[in-house]
Amino acid sequence: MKMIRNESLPNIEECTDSLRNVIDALYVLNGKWKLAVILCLVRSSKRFNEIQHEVTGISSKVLAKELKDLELNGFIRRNVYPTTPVSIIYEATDYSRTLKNVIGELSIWGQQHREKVKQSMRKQS
Amino acid sequence: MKMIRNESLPNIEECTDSLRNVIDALYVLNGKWKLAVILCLVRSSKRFNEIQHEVTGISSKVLAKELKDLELNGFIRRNVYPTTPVSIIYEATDYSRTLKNVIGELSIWGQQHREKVKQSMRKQS
DNA sequence: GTAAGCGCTTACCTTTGGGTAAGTAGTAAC
DNA sequence: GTTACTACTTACCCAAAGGTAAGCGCTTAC
Repeated sequence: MKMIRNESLPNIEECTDSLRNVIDALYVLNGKWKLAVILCLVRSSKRFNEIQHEVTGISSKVLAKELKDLELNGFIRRNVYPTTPVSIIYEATDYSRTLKNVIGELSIWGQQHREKVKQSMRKQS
Repeated sequence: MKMIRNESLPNIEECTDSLRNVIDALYVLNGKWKLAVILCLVRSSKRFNEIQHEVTGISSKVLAKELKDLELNGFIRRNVYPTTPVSIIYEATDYSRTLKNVIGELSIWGQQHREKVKQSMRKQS
């Protein structure tokens, strides 16, 4: 029943291993805000309200959740400075920067994909 | 108030453009099953029930939805052959193969991330 | 002492994604 | 004519993600 075969492809075990890796990666990057927050902090360290102002549209509830999440995953650090009142400054770790290639490829592909979608919408109308 | 600055980074417009691209890309790859279905069809063209058998755990409802979605986005083609009864064969397009680099980077990073998570869990216990 | 800023938390609601189970139109085999 | 297969669709349910709005403990400014 399998009519077309592409023998140059990896075998099924390599495929499912790779799929697991990809799904793990997507799990971390997923959600409406995670990458925006990471990028915002990679650009410069910031305080809670500064982040909320720069990442337009995010609510404090969601931002607090994302920051906890990102800290747990090692993408950012929460620094508490003993000023009065304490200043809390969020900082991207070097680990955030390991996402560079992933984000690069996603950005290239995403741009190209949007072009393609635009063109096919023009054709249909 | 911005205490640490990294001047080698792109400016904010480039950043938000790139972010939009990345989010568009993630939107397409997102969900529990999309990539599994794409990879399954890239390996060889198949019929509905064959896909459902290979992608273990997917329900017919979700598979039907994903196939429609993937067809709309140009990743797969739905070929109807006028046998009696008609055979419907799903086939990955060349466009699915443009995901190669993206999936490659995601897989590399995802694997490395899982290693990291494992190690930090060992440390904590 | 009242208002305003900081860094959140809480309660409540809606939307979305996905799971289960059953059904359906068409065909073919027995 | 009953059963089974194919390619789905439909109805119903649940959990997670995210939005809205309000509040809270603390501090400083007026």
